[in-house]
Amino acid sequence: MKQSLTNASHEPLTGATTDPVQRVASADGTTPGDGASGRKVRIEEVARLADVSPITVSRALRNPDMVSDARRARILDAVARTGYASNPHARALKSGRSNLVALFLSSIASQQYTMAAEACSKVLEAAGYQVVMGRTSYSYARESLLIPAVMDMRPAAAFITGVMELEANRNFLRQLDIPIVESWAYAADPIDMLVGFSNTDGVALVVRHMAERGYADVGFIGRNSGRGTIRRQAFETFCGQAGLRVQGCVTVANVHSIADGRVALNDILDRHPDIRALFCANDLIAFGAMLAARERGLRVPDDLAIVGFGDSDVLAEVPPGITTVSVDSAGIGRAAGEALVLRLGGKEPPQRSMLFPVTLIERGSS
Amino acid sequence: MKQSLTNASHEPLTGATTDPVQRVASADGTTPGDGASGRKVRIEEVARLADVSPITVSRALRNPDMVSDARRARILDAVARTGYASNPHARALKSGRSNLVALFLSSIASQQYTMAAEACSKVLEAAGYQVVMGRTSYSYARESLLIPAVMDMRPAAAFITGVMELEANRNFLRQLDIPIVESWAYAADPIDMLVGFSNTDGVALVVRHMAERGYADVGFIGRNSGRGTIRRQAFETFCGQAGLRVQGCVTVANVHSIADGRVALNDILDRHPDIRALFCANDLIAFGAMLAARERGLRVPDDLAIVGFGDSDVLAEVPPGITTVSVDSAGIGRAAGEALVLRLGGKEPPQRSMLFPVTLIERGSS
DNA sequence: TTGTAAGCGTTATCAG
DNA sequence: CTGATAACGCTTACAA
Repeated sequence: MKQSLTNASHEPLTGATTDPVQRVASADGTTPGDGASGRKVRIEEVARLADVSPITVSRALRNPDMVSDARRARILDAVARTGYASNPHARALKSGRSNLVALFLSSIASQQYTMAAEACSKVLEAAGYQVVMGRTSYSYARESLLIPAVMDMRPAAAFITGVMELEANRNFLRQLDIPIVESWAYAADPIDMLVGFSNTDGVALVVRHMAERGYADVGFIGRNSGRGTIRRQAFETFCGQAGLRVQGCVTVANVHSIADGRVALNDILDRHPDIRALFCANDLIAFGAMLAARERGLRVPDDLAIVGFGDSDVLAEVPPGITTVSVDSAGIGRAAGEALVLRLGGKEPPQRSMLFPVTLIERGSS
Repeated sequence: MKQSLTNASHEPLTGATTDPVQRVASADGTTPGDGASGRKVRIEEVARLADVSPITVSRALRNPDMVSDARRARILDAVARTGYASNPHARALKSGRSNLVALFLSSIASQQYTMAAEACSKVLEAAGYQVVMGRTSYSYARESLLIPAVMDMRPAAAFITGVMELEANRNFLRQLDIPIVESWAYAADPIDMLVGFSNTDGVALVVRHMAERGYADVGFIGRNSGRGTIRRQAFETFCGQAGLRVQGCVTVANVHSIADGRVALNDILDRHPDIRALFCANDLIAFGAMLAARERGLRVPDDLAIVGFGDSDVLAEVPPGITTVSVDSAGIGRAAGEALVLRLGGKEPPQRSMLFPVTLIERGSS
């Protein structure tokens, strides 16, 4: 498709700092109409227009069933004409509950969480909720500060990418008695709901794969907390059962970059040169480990096999590919959003605890 | 560092779905104290405890200067003892302004925006603001729906990753009269503030680089709207000036994956087989193009040079590296956050329009 | 510097 | 099914 060069808004390029930002006169199809005209319409004005009392307008909007068809029609018409939108703060103040949904992310820089968050937001926004973000930064201290701050907003529900680990925070959230989804792990007693997968099952797949491929001397790189701990323990247990020798595990504080993986690989191989297969906290770490291994003159997978976790969609397409445990992040987010919306609508989701399957994707690194 | 295997909370692994989620009894250093005890404290209770009127408590918290030192001390003590936090909705209802800051992202799946958003959030949260997210999904229709919805929350300020392109939405935002930062481009008349960089300058660097390397027949892959248009126009203009022949440009709807880049490369080379150097909308596209070029038997950069835009930190570390225009995304986000916080505090930032430098990073792909 | 009174815009409650 | 009334918790305006 040859690009047409017609260009209405072309400004002269000075060669310096003039970017001709494209402006668009009107939306393609969507015209906000009066809604976009700064002035704030109050419920009373709508009521006058529809010749009813304010409370009836409120009911027509919140509990349509409580209002007769005729009036409801008049009211909705008046709402449309005025572009009325109720003041969420007044609503929250009176009802004690807002249209906000809290989204707790360890970091918005992590692919997996971000995909889940995006999918979850999509569902929530479609149902008329707004998303408030909280970045816990993988820190308990920060988590404990953040939770009250966000919860002061009286969110109607919350989605947590992960499992809340501090007992105090769990109790705090439980007391709020709002729909809450924890995720990304299996927990026997979630605060409220759970949309997760079994890290343990994932690790089992990895160990079985390593055993099938005939790797006997193995190692692990991961965080020393939360899911990192779960995975390491599971790894050691399953390796024991399968007769694989865990030569060594190294702990890294950060698992967010290829560089972290490079450092960790050199660390673990310096200590445990016999390792022939390596299980890494995630694909970024695994990829960094692979690069560093090659730099040490090792062939991957011939001299060292590497397996990741989480199936990063970017790295999936970079040859030779990292063998990894695949988890449907977007699916988790979507399911979480749907469960929350159901509960917020007074309905009950099919189950309060959902486990997504994990699968092993074999690629070139093992 | 050999991982110690001591493990208090180790549960037996069934081999199925039991993840021993690590629980932590108390925060490391931070104990929210009464704050975490469900009950909501009202300003009146604090006032009683400090033996002042509610309004004085309010002032001690909002305008400390208006309250005498002695009383302020008593009040702050009472606040600490009760764990009081003012109800943000009541505050917003009365004052007409919340402690929310709206964050408009085209997509939270884009590395660059996400980094800026994270850096911006960090600054805002440190100053006591909460972030509400809006995902515009690169769609005008969605943008027009989203903006009123988010603005109904009476955010105190807004950060837009990009420049608002629809005139109607610009006007709407302008009328709100709150601090707003647009970003990621140069605009002569920002709605309020701008923290950007010159896309045009970035493209100039690319063209100069291509000319220096002796590539005469070039092509472009990008989106056909917004910054995509800016870059294509700049590319064509500068190529004209430098004597490079633009053999062809192709437009892609999505620029979010390596796969999109693969498709685009095959498309453009099928149409314009003479192209020797290619400028791509971003590094993901560039990387996909590189992979596809190799699959066609072309050597990169010998047969085809490839340049990206935006400096993805993941791909930066994947050999041979993509030559790219580097932009300090986190810096932009941080600067945006700081400008907003200053304005929200009644101060004026050094400048309302800031331009970050762009630099070319030469790597193996060209 | 401090307090009093009133009201932000909505919805819960209760009466009709 | 509909409406009057009060109240959600705080802060602006004004008075002391």
